[in-house]
Amino acid sequence: MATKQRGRPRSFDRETALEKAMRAFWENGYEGTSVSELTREMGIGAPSLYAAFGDKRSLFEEVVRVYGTTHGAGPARALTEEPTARGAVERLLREAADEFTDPGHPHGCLVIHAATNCTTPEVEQALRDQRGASLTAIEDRLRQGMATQELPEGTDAAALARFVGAVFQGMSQQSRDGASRGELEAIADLAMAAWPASEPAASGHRA
Amino acid sequence: MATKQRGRPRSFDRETALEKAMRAFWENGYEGTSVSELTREMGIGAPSLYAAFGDKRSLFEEVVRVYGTTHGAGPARALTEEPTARGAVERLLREAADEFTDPGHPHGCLVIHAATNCTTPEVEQALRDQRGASLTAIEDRLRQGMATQELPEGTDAAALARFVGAVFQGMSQQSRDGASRGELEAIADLAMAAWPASEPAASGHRA
DNA sequence: TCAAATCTGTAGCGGTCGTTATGAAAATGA
DNA sequence: TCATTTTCATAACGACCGCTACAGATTTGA
Repeated sequence: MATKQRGRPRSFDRETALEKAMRAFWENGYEGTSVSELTREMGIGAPSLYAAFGDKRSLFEEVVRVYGTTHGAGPARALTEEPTARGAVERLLREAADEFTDPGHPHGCLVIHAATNCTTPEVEQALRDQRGASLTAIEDRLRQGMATQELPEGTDAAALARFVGAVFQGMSQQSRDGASRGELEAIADLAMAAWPASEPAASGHRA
Repeated sequence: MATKQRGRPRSFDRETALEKAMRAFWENGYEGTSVSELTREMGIGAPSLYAAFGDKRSLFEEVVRVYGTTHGAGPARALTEEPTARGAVERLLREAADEFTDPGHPHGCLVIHAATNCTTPEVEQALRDQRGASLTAIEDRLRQGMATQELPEGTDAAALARFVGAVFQGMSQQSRDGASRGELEAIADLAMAAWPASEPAASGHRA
């Protein structure tokens, strides 16, 4: 195996083309990006696109998958790598401020924006599911923080996770509306002010 | 004047049709709603639509205008009617939790969602401008609160306004993703926890 | 040297988009 | 009664949508 394949070789680099497709979808969304725009950006003809990636929807799904392991991988890393739940969330939000305003690529989060107002319900639902999974990941990390007594017993992990998710999504939207990195960082800082107070002590004075 | 007009009378109620158009745009966005969907929902033929509303874009602009004075009027009311800045923002967010999940109409905020991934830049920009104006309105109300000493001198009104806006937008997104009214209220409550502490006293003890 | 296999460019498929021409229908004014 | 005015329903316009048939180009294996 791994011998040279038989026919005429592909004249473009598949990964590079996929990256170009990601930029296009990221910038203009799934339905806002036509196949002719894709072929123009990717520098290939339509038949080559269909041969290499299936159809438009398969290409988008592959783009989303790659996004999740590259530009979109920050949150998962923050949640697993940081020693405390608070540190994880703070890093998640501050890295988002950075990532969302990176001039090297479209602003905001592809998973949040690329399938809104989408006439193809399956595509819209796929990204919705992914957003739901992210919320669950945050919530799980918070529960972990409760288990280690980092967070107060009474903490509503689901609600706090939703709050973090809402701030994250709001930051993404604002980055698309032109907010700067510093402005997003200020949002992140304010959000952290809502973090549950670690009870003054474990005892029960102060009635 | 006000005499009967000359030709064949219109066979539909303009306001009712406009309301139907609003629902459609609200649900599926500007480009996600085709003219044929509009005519179906509004119960009129295409020529009637064009005679009564101009073209699709004019219809959308009129929809946005009406939305701003009806379903979208809550925030402005909260900001002007409440006696304190804190009360205004709290009401703004809690009313949003209610409004965004009202089963009587599409979820979330039309101004936030209806023109994302829009191939017509002017339409996208128009709603972007409207969001910017909302941010400014919040910021103005916060500055007013600073002028009356309700808010600490050092408060960053612009940053706090952006934070409130981000939470608002995040709540809108989450309502579209299926979050319940109670879940959104929890987000609002957590956001209010980030409110600047009113300094313990105006004096300078506790160095 | 040639058949088989695979990719590429052109050109076009049926379908939907936003929009409008056309003529019948329904009102008023004379 | 009949011309005038406005709206309505049908049907179609050109442009673009996602997608593909086709034929030529370019490779490998025999």
